[in-house]
Amino acid sequence: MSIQKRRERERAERERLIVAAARELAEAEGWEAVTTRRLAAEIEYSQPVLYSHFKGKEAIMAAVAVEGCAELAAELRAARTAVSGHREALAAVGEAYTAFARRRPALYDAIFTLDVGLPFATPEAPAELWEAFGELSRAVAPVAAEGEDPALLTETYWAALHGLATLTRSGRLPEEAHAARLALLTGHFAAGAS
Amino acid sequence: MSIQKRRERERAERERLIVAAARELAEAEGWEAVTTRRLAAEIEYSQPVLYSHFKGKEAIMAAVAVEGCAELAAELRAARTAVSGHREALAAVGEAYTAFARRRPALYDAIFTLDVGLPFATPEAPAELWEAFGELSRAVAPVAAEGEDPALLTETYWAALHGLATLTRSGRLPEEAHAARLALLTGHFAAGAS
DNA sequence: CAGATTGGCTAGCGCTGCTAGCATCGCGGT
DNA sequence: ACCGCGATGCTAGCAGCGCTAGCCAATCTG
Repeated sequence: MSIQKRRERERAERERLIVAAARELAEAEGWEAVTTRRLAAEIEYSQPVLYSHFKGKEAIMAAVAVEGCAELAAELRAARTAVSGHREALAAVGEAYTAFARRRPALYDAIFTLDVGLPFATPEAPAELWEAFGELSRAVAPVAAEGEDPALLTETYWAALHGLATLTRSGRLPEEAHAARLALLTGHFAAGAS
Repeated sequence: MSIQKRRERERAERERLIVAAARELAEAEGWEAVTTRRLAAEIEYSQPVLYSHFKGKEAIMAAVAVEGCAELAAELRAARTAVSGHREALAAVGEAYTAFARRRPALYDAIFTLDVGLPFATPEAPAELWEAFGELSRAVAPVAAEGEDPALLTETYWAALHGLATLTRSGRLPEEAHAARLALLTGHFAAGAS
């Protein structure tokens, strides 16, 4: 029996290895450099082994995305709880969000840009994703005006941050004015709050 | 002499054909269906002919993007000039922008999402792009508050629209509440305007 | 100890963007 | 009028992609 247990352990360890290798490669050279061949070489197994763990490349990327999501949630929480005041919290979360997108572009893309078949906005979405959205929500809800749906306002603020992050990173918005744009955004969203 | 002229004409016509075929294919089946082989078959020439007109697939996509940009600019202008009042114009432009993204996803992606080597936010950016941004600007600037940089505010509003458009289209935001989110956004940006 | 089952491998399929090298066609000079 | 030459578009192929069929060995089971 313990032999089977060991096997399972080794198998789980190898799966962890695959995800870690995919993440490292993506963060170092971008997702276009992450091929199943390179990934297989990295973990020192043959290509088909990957397919005994994941349905395909997309599933591997989705696993990396979920991992990154947990980190994003943690960073948002840290930013939010480090300041006091609703406006300050909103600004801090916005700053943390765009900083994450800038510092971990591969993770960010896996979560929010690329199509990896990850369910969103449904109960089947991974808990890490809900947690990250919850952190955004805890920063946005307090600045919601009378009669505004906090969830909708969170979605809107999130979308705005996403737009800033992606357009800036792709070079479509000049990098140097990022802070100023973020300030404008948070200012307009926290217009009537303390 | 007129033979060379005819040749040039035919060549220009063929180039137009390539871009048109790429656009049609992309709009009908998405960019992943646009391969150089299918494109060549569509224009009834061999593959290498494409490379005598464009440096590569990216350049073809960029040409489609510029074309789409002109249409986006026209639609934004139409939306803006069809209503009166600054708030109304801002809302109309926002609606037109997200509608364009939804109705012409392939064009939108070529312009704003995919990396096709198109210069942005520099003098080398194509005139069509500047024109589209100018239309946004004409809608945003009138609602800028005292001391706010209209250009920066335009960029921020644009980024927010881009976020809404991309997240909604990729299924990360539920479609049905799009109008409500757009209303929240424009409301917050036009807070102090007439 | 023989037979069944599992697990990882090699090899290969059909596709991608792109290019080298070869024909053929038509212009310009003698 | 004809011949050489440059331009033009073709066939064929390269290297790499995601993914899978089928084999072979090692392990578990009766």
